[in-house]
Amino acid sequence: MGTREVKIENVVGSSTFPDHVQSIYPLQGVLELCEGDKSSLGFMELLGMQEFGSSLFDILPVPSRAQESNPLDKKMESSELLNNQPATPISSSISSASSEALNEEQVKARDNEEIEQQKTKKELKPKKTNQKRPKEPKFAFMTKSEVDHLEDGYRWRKYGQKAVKNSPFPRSYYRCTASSCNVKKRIERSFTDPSVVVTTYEGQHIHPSPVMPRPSFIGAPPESGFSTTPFATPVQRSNFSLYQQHQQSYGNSLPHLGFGYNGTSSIVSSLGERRFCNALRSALAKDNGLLQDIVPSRMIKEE
DNA sequence: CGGTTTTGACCGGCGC
DNA sequence: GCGCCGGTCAAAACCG
Repeated sequence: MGTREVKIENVVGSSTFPDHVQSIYPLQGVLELCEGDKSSLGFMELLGMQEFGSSLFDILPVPSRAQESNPLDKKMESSELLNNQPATPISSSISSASSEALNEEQVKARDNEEIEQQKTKKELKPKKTNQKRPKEPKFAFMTKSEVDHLEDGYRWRKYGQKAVKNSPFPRSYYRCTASSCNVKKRIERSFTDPSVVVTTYEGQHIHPSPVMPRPSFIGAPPESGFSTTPFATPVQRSNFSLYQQHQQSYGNSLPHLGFGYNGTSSIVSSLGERRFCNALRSALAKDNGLLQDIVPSRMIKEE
């Protein structure tokens, strides 16, 4: 397949990458973020990287490349990321351990309860008020990581897990634990490479990150600009710091949202950068979504 | 004991 | 209308 691996040692700050984050992969899908802008985007790809030792996210555009001819690509274009890889024998986290310790009577009792529940559920469950709410902007990236749920500075509660069609890996659904904050994220393993985790964010945090920056950040220079935004997360902080470092070394050719690539300029073409930036701007113009939590606002403004 | 995870059921959208 | 599928709900289990 056409994914391109970026060696971790090419990333600034890579020395703090933990073992379970091994490398970075381009994102294969286009998200609803790009809705309305797809034509100009083509099948833009994002390159994501994370440094979990210090809660770092970077997002890089890469020049469009030929898509793998996948029968499900259409669906991906129309909505979002999709797992469609043939099953691989990697065990999912689906478990049934809860019933292991039950004796027969307990099982019976539980079963009876369940039957009762089933009988009454249909009657009692109130109909959902289903007014169509506007879709939140979505944003996703891929990370090569051994762990599924990656630290991003916010606290999340898992509210669901579903098997993904044609994929051996389940998709997990998380909601931000902050009250009245309805940001959600989905996490699933890539069907194309089980070592790759696809994370999709939806919505906008309305609160500061509850997780304080880790010690590795605290030394960040004050002029890095993080503290100027009350909603800055550790993610933004580290992003911004690295970004500034690289602005200095690469000049102010902004549009790329990532930085820290030494000798990987081929990955970030001007075209890719511009496309990516345009998409970001248009997405943000429509809705100040989660992107702002990930992408420093200054980067969006700049031309 | 409170917060989180697990997991089967439910619901709505969509294609046929 | 029906079935499939993705997303969500919510009770129970789990855990620190």
